[in-house]
Amino acid sequence: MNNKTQFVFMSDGLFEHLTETEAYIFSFVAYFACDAAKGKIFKRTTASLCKNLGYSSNTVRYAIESLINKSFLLRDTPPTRERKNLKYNYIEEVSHHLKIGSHEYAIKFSDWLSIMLDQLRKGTSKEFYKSHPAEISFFKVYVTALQAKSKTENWKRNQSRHLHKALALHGYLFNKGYWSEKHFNSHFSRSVSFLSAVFQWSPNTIRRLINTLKSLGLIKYKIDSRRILFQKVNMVEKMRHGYKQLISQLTSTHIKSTLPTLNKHISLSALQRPAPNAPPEEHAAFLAKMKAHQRV
DNA sequence: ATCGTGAAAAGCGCCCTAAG
DNA sequence: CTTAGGGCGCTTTTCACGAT
Repeated sequence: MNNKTQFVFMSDGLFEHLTETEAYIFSFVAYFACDAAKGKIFKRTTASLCKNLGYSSNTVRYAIESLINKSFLLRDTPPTRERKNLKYNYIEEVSHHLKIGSHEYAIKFSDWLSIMLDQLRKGTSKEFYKSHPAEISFFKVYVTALQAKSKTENWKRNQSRHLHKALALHGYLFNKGYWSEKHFNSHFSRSVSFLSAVFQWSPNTIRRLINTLKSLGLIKYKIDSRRILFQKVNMVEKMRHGYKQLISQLTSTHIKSTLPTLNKHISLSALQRPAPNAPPEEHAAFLAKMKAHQRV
């Protein structure tokens, strides 16, 4: 058994308020802080958050500050203790004492997470969900995949940034795919702009993420006019391979092979020297383009 | 060990053009 | 008209190093 966190619960509504880093930190903290049995408080160190979520310490510290500023979290002053044991006090001082803040959505998220976790422990009762329709639906985001297994693994810088997003999007897609297959016996489709609105990421980012997920073998999709028809969303098994580059083009491969030649013709013809009386910026841009062209 | 700082690297998003 | 996708500047994260 792995004692590290396998996944965190997120909701799509989270992204209306939080960046993806904040969403990871908040959902992890909320998992503990929503629970009455745990005193509705989160007590762990920065290092613990780093280890479980695959972030650097600076990132974690900054995200916590930001979450407090957004009233999603509240710093609870630890009770003053007698200094009998120096080591114990030291750990207590360094660990964060965080509670759910006063933000409306943070409270709602925490309350429903608590209800859902209770139901999970008791075993699912359909009657309960029928009488208490959940205002927030959660999806699992697998975070274990982002923990470095050994120090020999040399990840690109900022790779985790992209992969954290990819895993969050994957959790969403997996959840939607599961439900539409189970209850509607069909695949589901979403447009890039829809996903862009849900996660508050730019359309280009969504496209890059979808390509990353595809190259990792986590999803299979088809372009259906303006929507992406997700034919298969797989469980996360291997994320360690990473990716080679970001691609924002969603068209199928055989169309892609014909496009580059076409594009080159267009860019060549578009590469016209500006008129003699054109502003200097235009000339500079032209030269930059020429240079870029020669490099290829 | 943790925290702060600065620089480099990489991703992200704005803006623009092409294409439908 | 809307949408897809490329280029480039800006922002964010990570890494390295030093102090406490």
